Amino acid sequence: MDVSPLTLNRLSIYLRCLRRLRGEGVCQVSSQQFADRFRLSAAQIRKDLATFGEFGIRGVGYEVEPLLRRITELLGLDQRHALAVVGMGSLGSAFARHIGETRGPFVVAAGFDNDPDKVGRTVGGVLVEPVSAIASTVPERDVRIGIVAVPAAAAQEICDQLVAAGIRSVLNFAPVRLATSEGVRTRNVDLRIYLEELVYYLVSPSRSWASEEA
Amino acid sequence: MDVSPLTLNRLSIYLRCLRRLRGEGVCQVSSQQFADRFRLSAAQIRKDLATFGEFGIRGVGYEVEPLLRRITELLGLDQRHALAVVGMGSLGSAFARHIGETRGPFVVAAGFDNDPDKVGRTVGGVLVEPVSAIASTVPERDVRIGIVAVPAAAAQEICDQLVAAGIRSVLNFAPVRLATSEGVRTRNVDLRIYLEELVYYLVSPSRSWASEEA
DNA sequence: AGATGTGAATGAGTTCACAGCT
DNA sequence: AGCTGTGAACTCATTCACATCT
Repeated sequence: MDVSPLTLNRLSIYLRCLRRLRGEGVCQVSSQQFADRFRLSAAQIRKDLATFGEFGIRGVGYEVEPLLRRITELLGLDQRHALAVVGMGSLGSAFARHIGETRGPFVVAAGFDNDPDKVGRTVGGVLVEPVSAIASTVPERDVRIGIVAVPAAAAQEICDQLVAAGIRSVLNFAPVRLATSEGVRTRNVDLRIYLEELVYYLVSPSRSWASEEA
Repeated sequence: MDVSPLTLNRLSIYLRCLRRLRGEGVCQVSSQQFADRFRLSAAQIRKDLATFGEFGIRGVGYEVEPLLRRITELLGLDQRHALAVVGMGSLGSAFARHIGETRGPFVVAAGFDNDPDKVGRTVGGVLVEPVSAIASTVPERDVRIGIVAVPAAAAQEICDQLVAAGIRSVLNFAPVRLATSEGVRTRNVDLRIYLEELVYYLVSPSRSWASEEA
């Protein structure tokens, strides 16, 4: 089904909130209680959930545990997902370590870099291989998500290699818009853009900004 | 002036594209040429720029160098901005190193952590201080942007301390929605959400998705 | 002629408000 | 009675198309 990234991102948030409620022993929750608790919109929660079917019980609300399970399935988070990180500079290795530290469905299955000093080292539990190994290692370990953490100039070339090796989703930290063939999904994360956004609100003669969501 | 984050983020992108054009020796560019070159929308470029005044020359286009300068000023990137990073785990230190490596208006002026093993070490050129030093160090070094890279459970508490110390913009890596007083801007960057988004498109019986922007 | 700047039209996303179920 | 699910209303953002200027 065709769902907007915005809705999907909210589902991820709901998932976390539900885990927290479960941790507190809450079994049922109405959209209003849920919204109040986590400063969200009740109408939006209902609409988001209704996109995927009828999860709630009218007159009662939603049952925490079943809802949690259904969203988890829906997002595909009940399966393990192998990641390949390309570029083991500060950002790439931090990402690998970060995922390594976190329990969840994501596993860093491969790491690549062209720097001979980095190849052969282990970062976040993963052996760093040369970039030329992408073509063989990615299909071998059934990796379908690639993390691009190389300099801007190299990003497109790396992306092409990843896609050629079977990658279908790319999380891109490089400050360029990647061109991909149909069917390949990319998500850009550009830290400098976020900083620059914040600066504008800092320097511009401000009036009344409430805190805003990502 | 009141400008949406979407517009601001695009301005950041235009800035990079303009730098690239300048590097190639291009002096003038029409919105159409610009859009074709970087796969953007010509109408949107014109509208975005027109938000802030008349930058172009009718019948000709935009002059690269002056436009570059004006956007830089507009976003406040002609001034130095001091950052304080809280949480020197994998993400926080990577961020500090990443900014340290990058030339630009951002400088990591302070780093904080509560782990005694980390306090006293230097990461990305910055001495790590205990969290209790926020109240004195942040105003002392005139820091107005804070980076929250601590675990979710500690994020709100850290954010409050930063705001109390004078921080007015927060880049938050913790997977929680921070509550802030009026006038404080927050921007959430949640890597797991992006991964989860990508997974949905991977597992769901897809049809026709073009590559999409962040 | 040729490109900008901009109101008007379209599209996307959110909120409202209520019918309908438990 | 109370809460979900949802069409309708509304707000925000993008695209179109053209009057305006060089």
